[in-house]
Amino acid sequence: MERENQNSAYVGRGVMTEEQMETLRKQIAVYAVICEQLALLHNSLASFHPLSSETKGSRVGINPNGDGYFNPMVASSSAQRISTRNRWTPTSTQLQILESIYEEKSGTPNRRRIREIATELSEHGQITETNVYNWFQNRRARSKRKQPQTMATTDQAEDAAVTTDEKRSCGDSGGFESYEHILFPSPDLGIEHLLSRGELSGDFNSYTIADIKYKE
Amino acid sequence: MERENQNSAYVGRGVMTEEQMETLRKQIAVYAVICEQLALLHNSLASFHPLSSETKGSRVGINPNGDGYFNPMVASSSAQRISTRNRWTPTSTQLQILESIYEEKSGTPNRRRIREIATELSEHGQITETNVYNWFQNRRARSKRKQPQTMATTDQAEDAAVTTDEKRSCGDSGGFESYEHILFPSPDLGIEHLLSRGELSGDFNSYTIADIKYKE
DNA sequence: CGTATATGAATGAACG
DNA sequence: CGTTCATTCATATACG
Repeated sequence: MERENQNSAYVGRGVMTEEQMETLRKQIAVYAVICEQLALLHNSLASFHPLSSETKGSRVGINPNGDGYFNPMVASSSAQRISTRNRWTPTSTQLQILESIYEEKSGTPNRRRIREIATELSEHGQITETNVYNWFQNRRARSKRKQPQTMATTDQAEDAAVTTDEKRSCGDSGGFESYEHILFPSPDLGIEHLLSRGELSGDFNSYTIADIKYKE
Repeated sequence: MERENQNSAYVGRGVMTEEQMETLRKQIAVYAVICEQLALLHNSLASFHPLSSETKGSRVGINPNGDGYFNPMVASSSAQRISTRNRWTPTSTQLQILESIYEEKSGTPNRRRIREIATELSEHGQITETNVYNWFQNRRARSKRKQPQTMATTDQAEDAAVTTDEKRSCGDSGGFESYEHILFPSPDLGIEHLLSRGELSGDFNSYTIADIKYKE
């Protein structure tokens, strides 16, 4: 029952390769870190606020009229990893046509138009309507992201709006700045460097969770 | 230090018994729960709504003046985007439930139903009724877009657009019954993208915990 | 070879 | 409800 050298699909009932186990340990360690951070955060918050009941989701109302809710989500990041092994890539001919269509009509092609385009392009290679749709979506979105950056010379009018996303964190609910440096886990970020060290840096060097030692 | 004989990290060079693996998975699950609970706690305590300077929320469009934040891969600096990931992401448990509800009743859930669902799902992670509402809206809209997809001829019709349904179905890998009500992100922990992000020592490059290789 | 960038795709949320 | 936007993930490819 030597372990398989490959981590291909499922080696066998109840065994893990060394690497897999390592991954598991790291994941546990990550959770440990997150928990710790959250605990710290909670403590610091709790010491300032009388614990009031939540009532966050009760009022909201599905009705799409003004409900400015924000939904901080810290939980799992659902992974999506469909095998994109057949990722469509436009042929050069297709790309030319797409570009020219994009040029001539900056508007978004509607559904029929998409269909037409797809039909047309299908003569130059595999393509689906979805591909066309995505292409236009991306094309538009990305040209929009790039434009204001380069030509923003004259109308700098409103770039105060930058970091819409950072400002959010400055919400300052009563003012304690210690909030800032608590690396609160949107688990995407901030944990990464912990892992990338191959060790759980510094403070978190040895976790004993239950009966397994997570050190390295 | 005290490596119990059976749980020690390196019993037989890289293999674990099924029992050991089970233990690990349970531990991870427990941590996941704790994290989520703490996150909820945090959210309720720190429920701040910083939309003081915005009228309508996030639709305003970030103005990418300096940098709008772009490539997640290179985000290595200390600038942590702690704050809320504004966008809700269903946990896999939630997703399963949603899907099953969607299956059984293709009609539009009325408001009462939405509320029930939201309540139910809130036990598996943060969620609002609006999230549920949106989810159903999107689910229906997109499944409808998928259907009239008369692909480019009868060739290779199965393509990207088709997989929308199966790909997320991530069947539970069996395992802990007593934990199945926990939000634990299924076989794959959802942080595997952390592990495969290149910064790691190459051993952890592309596989997930469930030992399923997703790429080919 | 390893990293950086470009880009197809997925999806929550918002708009009309 | 249908459509669109914004953001993010994953991968292919370019680059050094």
